[in-house]
Amino acid sequence: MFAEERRMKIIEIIKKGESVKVSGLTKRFNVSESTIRRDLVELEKSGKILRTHGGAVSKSINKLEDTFLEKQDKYAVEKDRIGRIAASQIEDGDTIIIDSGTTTYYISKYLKAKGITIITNSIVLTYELANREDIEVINTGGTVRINTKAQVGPITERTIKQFRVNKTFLGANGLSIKYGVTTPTLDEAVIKQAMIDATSQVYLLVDESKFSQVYSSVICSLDELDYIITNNERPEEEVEYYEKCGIKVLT
Amino acid sequence: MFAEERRMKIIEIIKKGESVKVSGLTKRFNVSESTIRRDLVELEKSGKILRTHGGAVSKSINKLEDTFLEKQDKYAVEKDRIGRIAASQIEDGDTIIIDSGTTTYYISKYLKAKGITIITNSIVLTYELANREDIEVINTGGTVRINTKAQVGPITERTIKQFRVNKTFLGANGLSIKYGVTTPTLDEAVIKQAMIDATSQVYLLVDESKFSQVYSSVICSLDELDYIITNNERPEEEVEYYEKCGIKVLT
DNA sequence: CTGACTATGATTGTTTATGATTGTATTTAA
DNA sequence: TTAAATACAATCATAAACAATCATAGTCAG
Repeated sequence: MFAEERRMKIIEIIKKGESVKVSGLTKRFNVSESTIRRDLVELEKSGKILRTHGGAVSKSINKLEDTFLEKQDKYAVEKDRIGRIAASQIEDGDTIIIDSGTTTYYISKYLKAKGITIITNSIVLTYELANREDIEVINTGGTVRINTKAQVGPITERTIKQFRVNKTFLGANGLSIKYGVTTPTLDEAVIKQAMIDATSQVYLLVDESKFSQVYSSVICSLDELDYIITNNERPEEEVEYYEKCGIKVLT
Repeated sequence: MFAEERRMKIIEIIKKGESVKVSGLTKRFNVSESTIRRDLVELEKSGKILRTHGGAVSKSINKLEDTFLEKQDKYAVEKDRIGRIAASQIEDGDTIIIDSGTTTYYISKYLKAKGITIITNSIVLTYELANREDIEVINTGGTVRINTKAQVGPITERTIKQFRVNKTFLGANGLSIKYGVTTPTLDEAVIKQAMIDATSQVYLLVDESKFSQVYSSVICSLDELDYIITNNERPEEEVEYYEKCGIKVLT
């Protein structure tokens, strides 16, 4: 591929409103960082892009970020932080499952690890990650639920059962000492169970509002959890109990 | 071979969206590098190509694999109209497959039929339809391709094979009398074939720019098509031929 | 035939694209 | 706030591609 071609393609990517990383581009085009930097310098000189530390973005319109989620969610800040912590647990080369839901969604903002494969049943997350050249995204498929944009049903379940992964990042509506992890709908509970079965380590992402809550469908008992990631306003007595059960609680 | 002839052929190659290398052309035409360079200098002078270090590319952006949004821009009006016609073919209670791609995407704007089920491998379409309470959306799942936001691979294929539907609305990059329906990537061709196998009626959605185009991977031959939906600027001679083959052409 | 003209090939010094390296700046995590 | 990690600019070396030039071999008009 010629330099001109490469630069055209870089522009294409950026014109879509996506940002690009130097590291991602080196992999994608299989050239050195120097070369990519020179490309970006050139493209910036001719006014086509705006360089940033680590890559480049479109000069015009800022992205369609700030989705509906972040504005109306009461615990957006907490979830953001939880997402960041969760992302920091992901290592290069991991194959992971990320559950649907608003909390888990925030992981995508902080994904840094290289060469990872993500399996998810979230349409929103898939849509978001579909632009990341450095991540392989596998969508489970399934029937789309209107409220949560999660995919559920037999297709989803069967796809998940095909995989064995390192880590699963799970969302839930309720976490209680007595009843474990729960959610309001059976469909989603079944899928979450399949996700747990497919993994070696289970991370549960819950903000403070989920503690001591119980919903009708049980996802799993506490002993299936390896980690709980939550925010600082966590209820200490409960947390102590969970840690006594052998669950590591990260904040 | 005369110089003029050689230059014509060089233009042809480049216009197809391919890049050419000086070294490649010397071999192909069995002439010296000097000669090829002189050709390229001439062609660039008359504005037909863009020289690069090592060869030349088309002046306009590489057409082989445009990105999603870019495709959306070109022929947007035509595609919108095509999408509306396609939507009008959908009846209450239908279960249909909608392929990924920019043209098929427009169907979503005009979906009126009640009680329909839509199976699709398009992340964008799924995302779009996820809010529609009156439509059941089943996403096929699969590995997400960055450029087209289509899902492909074995998961996608297997899911599609599970269904029998009334109608399939297919997109493609090339439609030609000689070679049938084609697209640039094998992965997507395989999925499209599965979609054809799962349906009783195949609708091909193509704007005028797709006529007489051929790409590397064959999706199907003409006799598998039941309908072609296109815009008004359709090439009449070709259309006549298709109708003679028993394909209904809607505009 | 001769001489001008053209397309081509061969030669050579120059330019370009690229990768590697190194010290500096910036960002991130503790 | 500080230390570590990451990204950066600047620079150099090299191989490939290039422009410029000259030489050769056809071609055609006179």
